[in-house]
Formats: sequence, structure tokens, C-alpha cells
Amino acid sequence: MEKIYSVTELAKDLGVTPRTIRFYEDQGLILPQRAGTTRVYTHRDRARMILILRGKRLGFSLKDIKEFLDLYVVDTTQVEQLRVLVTKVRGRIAQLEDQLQAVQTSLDELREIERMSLDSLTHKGVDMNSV
Amino acid sequence: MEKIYSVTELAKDLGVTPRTIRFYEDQGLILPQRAGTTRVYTHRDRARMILILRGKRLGFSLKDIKEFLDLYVVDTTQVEQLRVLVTKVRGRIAQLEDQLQAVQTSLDELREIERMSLDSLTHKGVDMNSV
DNA sequence: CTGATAACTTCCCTTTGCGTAACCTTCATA
DNA sequence: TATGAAGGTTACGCAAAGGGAAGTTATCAG
Repeated sequence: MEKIYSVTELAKDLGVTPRTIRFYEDQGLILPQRAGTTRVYTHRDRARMILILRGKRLGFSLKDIKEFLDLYVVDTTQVEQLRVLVTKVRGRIAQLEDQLQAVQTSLDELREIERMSLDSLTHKGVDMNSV
Repeated sequence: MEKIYSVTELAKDLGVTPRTIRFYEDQGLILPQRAGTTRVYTHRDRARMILILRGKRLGFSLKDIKEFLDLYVVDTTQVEQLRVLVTKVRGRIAQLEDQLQAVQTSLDELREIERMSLDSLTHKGVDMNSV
């Protein structure tokens, strides 16, 4: 007997709202079976949702995630899928490395601004160092 | 003779579009004089725009920037202004430090995924290491 | 006088990822 | 039988920062 879920159950299980799951369906990321009009999720659907959420956590757009997941269906050998995954992951890594640089630069600049401001305040007899 | 600018000129000078400058005016960030209906920008306005763009570059929202710039008018001693600046800058620094952590974590995870995928591909006789 | 520019205003469009009604149906229970 | 919990389907709204088109006016050159 496989455990199955309703939207609400699955949502609770995954820490998202039912709205989110329905939205993903709207975007073509999951396609649960229906019992009449009611959505029914299997453990495979759950696994798929977990993949989706992981992708999101790593900063991929739903579009990217979909593009990747769509290969699941088609590609039985998984070779193409892995290839695409690696490509996307490398792209994302590059992005994050750039972002890291940008953040570092901003941090440097902000610390400089902080120093100069505190300096200015000191000259005006104000102290914010303990705040 | 002070150099003055039209929207288009100032935009070109600052590397933004006129739309952007008008938008900032809409948001209450700048208030150039008018010659009839035509906007006229002085070097002070230009300086203000540069401040705005710098704030943006450092990741502040237009709302934050406005809140800060508004003190320019009121606060002649600049003490309050500097105080707010330091507070905002510190907040932003904290944000960026968090972001740095998150980016690092994602990078680690993505590199792990890349490794495992490449491994998988190797077992299937595919090589992507040179790509 | 007639374009051609350049300014102006107004307003809708875009992206991303849902939140939040509003309104309908169905089942189970008090 | 009334009602309330769950499920479903539109469909509008939000946030941020502008983009872009429409339609009007003003000015300058030929």
C-alpha cells in the first residue's frame, strides 16, 4: 500500500501551502492524478516536489526546474538529463561566484562608508560605536 | 555659469534612461526645477542622482534611499542624517553577511551535485570535464 | 508653413512566486 | 437538515524598477 496525499497533506508535509503546489501544477511542474476533481499525490509526486523545492532553494527559477524535470519523462538513460543538470549547475555556480564578488565589493564599500560616517560623528561629538 | 541639464542629457551623463530619472521624481527622490513644463537639472541635482545610483548599487531600495535623502533637507547639522546612514549601512552589512553565508552554502551544495553528476556520467561512458 | 526633435503626461505591461478573496461543490457529522 | 471542513476554479493583487506606447505640446530649422 502506497501512501497517498491530498494537496493539504502534502503541503503540510513539505512545509508549503496548497496554493504553492497548485501553482506548480499550473506551471506544469507536477501533474498528480485526480480522483474525480480531487488531486491525489503519490510518493513519486512527493519526490518530485522535493526536487522542485531543492532547486528553488539553490536559486533556480521554476522555469529552469521545469526544463530539467521534463527530461525525467523523456530520457530513460538519464544521460541527457545529467548533461543538462551539469550545465545548469555550472551556470548557477558561475552566477553565484559573480555574486560573491559583488557582495564582497559592496561589503568593503559599506564598511568604508560606516567608518567615515562614524568619524564624522565623532568630530561632532557623537558616539555610535557601542550601538 | 552653472552647467545645467535636460533629462536626456543628465540621463546620458549618468548612464541611465530619462524614464529612470522621471521615475525617481515620481517616487519623490528628486525634484528638479522646471522651465515651463521642462525639467531642468543643476549640478546639485546631478550630485543627488549620483548618490541615488550609488545607494542602488549598494543594494538599497529606492524607499531606503529616499528616507535617507529626505534628511538632507531637514537636518542642517547632519548628525541625524549620519546616524540614520550608519544604521542603514549596518543593516545592509548584516544582510550581505547573511547572503554571503547563503551563497557559500549553495555553492558547496552545487559543487557536490556537479561532482556526483559527473561521476554518474563517467559510469555511463560520458565525459564532460573538458567542457 | 512644414516636418523633425525633444519634452511632457498617462497608463498599461513585464517578471516571479505565490497570497487572497470569491464563489461553487461535496461529504460527513451533529 | 443545517453546517462546516476540504476540495476545486477563476481571477485580481502585490512588490520593485522601470519599459514602452499613445497622444499632446513646444520649439527649431529649412
